[in-house]
Amino acid sequence: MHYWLLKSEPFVFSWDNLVENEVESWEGVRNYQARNYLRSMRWGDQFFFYHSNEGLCIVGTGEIVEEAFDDPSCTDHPGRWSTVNVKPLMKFKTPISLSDIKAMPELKDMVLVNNTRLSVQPVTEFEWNYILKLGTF
DNA sequence: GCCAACGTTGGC
DNA sequence: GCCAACGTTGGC
Repeated sequence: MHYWLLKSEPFVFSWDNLVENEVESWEGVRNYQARNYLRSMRWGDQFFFYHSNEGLCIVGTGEIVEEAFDDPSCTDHPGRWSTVNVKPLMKFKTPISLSDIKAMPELKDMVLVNNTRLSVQPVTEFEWNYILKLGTF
């Protein structure tokens, strides 16, 4: 099992939208590095849901329920971009903000801190457990 | 609203 | 294949 972090601007697609929809195709990723991470996701992998631009916090967790397939929102380059299906798992009791994360030396190597623009990123098992503990406290 | 970081495009 | 110009993301 691997862990991930998916970013979304809440005014475009929020945690509440994910809960409403139950299953969502994570479409629209147009960055090769992010796409490659999408393609390496496996059924049952889990991810943090992060609100970017507004909120700036991890608000919950979700799970990959369908491995990568062609992104239907890309019409001009068939086969170039991929998407996965995800579902919500658990809402954090305490959202973990970016400033919280930056304040913790244990989390200084997170991609979220060091590559702010990457919208799909891996999370280590240590980082996963650490943040999960804080978020569900 | 600004700007840094990063990615992409296109001329050479 | 390099690099300048441009566009986008996202934190502040």
